[in-house]
Amino acid sequence: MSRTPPPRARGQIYGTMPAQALRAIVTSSAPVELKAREVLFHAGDDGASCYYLRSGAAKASVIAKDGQERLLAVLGPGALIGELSLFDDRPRSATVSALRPCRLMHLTKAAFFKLADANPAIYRQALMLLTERLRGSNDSMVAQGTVTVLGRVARAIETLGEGLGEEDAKGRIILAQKITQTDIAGMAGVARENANRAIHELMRDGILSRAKGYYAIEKPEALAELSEI
Amino acid sequence: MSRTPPPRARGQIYGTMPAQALRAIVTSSAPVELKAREVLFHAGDDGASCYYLRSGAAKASVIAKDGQERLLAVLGPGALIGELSLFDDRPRSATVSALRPCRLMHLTKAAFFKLADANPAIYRQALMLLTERLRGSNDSMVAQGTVTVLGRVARAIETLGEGLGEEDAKGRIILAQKITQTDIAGMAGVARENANRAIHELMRDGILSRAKGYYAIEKPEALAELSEI
DNA sequence: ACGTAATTGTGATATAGATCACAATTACGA
DNA sequence: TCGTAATTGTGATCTATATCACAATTACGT
Repeated sequence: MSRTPPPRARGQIYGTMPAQALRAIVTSSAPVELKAREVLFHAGDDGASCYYLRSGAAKASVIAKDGQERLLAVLGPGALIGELSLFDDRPRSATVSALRPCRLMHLTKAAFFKLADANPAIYRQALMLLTERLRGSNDSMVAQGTVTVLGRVARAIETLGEGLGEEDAKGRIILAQKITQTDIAGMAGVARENANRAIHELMRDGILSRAKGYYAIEKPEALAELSEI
Repeated sequence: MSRTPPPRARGQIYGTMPAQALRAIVTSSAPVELKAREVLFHAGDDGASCYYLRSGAAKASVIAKDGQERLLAVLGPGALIGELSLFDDRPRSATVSALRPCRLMHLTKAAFFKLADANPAIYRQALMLLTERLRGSNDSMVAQGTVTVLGRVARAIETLGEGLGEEDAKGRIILAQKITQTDIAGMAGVARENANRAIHELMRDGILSRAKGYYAIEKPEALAELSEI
């Protein structure tokens, strides 16, 4: 009984997790549905549990004092959400809301640790997940201080591709959600107007394209080049 | 047989680790010494092992393409170093070098996982450690795009206090290493000249002081206030 | 299919912070 | 303790990017 896996979920727990452990996780968790724009949780909420995103798309963001929204990530199928509070009991550090209708599984802290104690592979997997995030986070921090607006926008789009891109026949990566320039600006940490100009530059150079509101990365390597630190 | 613990090691693995697990870790690891300015490892090196800093001080930094050095952290006694490569087998993402002579313990990947499989508390502790770093990292990222130079310098100094500060009788936090303005600028991601001006402002306001080359945080809460996001 | 709201596009200006160019200290090795 | 190197301090530019102020387009609910 083979089910189709979620499309291209990179950087996420799904995939390398041993099938048996994954099955155990799924059976210990409860389904949750979210309509578009609905909020899963707010920054500051407490909740010692996490979610596994089965389908749809969501974003994790924080609102700074001055009202500016910074996107920390755009999450596609296969993403694990809210796992930090699972490990340290602190409140949610970001707000997560659905970009599209989402189907999730909800896993409590108790259930997670019960499973993990029985199957240390889960611990190792979780460590790898956090490690990967931390590496990305460090890169972003260096990029922020080093790289120009164009580079940061390139990096943001690259990250979007990792979260919810679908690779087609010849190397293009299509962003399978309608992403707004405001969101891209929020990820890159730049003003929306400047994100707009950077996006135009990328399109002019044939690196990026947009059809019917969906962006596509035409030359992933060229994009990666631009965002190098 | 009570030994004096390292002074004030916050955000680090030491402290909450069960004594018995800690003892096991120490006996499985090999001592390493480092002279001031000596490099423990370079970004890009591979090495599936980590270090526990027993005494001294070190910094983790990456050099961007344009030659700018960004400091990711200044590490004091009790810090765990290089643990990311332990969990994902990828090369070192930063260069770590000694600010002062250091005494470290070296723990191989094999030894770590052997211990952790036998004692899941170690896994939990490691997850908490990474979680804490990730939270800090996310905060910094938001701060970077939101907060002014003064705030970012304040945040850098606050972080330094966490890594190698010693709290005295009435609330002051003394930075127990000679830290250069260039380092502070590297942490805050600002030009050294501007870090200088920000530091002056902090000193003028009585929030920070400097005696004999050592900075002291006079009003930790005022500093925290400034760096709020 | 129409009308309002949301998003996108683009010039003109303002400004925070980088960069430059040194002088003044301070640290420290011989 | 002397002398060179490293750090610190400070003004004067310069510039990348934010901000402002809209028009043009596109999306989408009813």
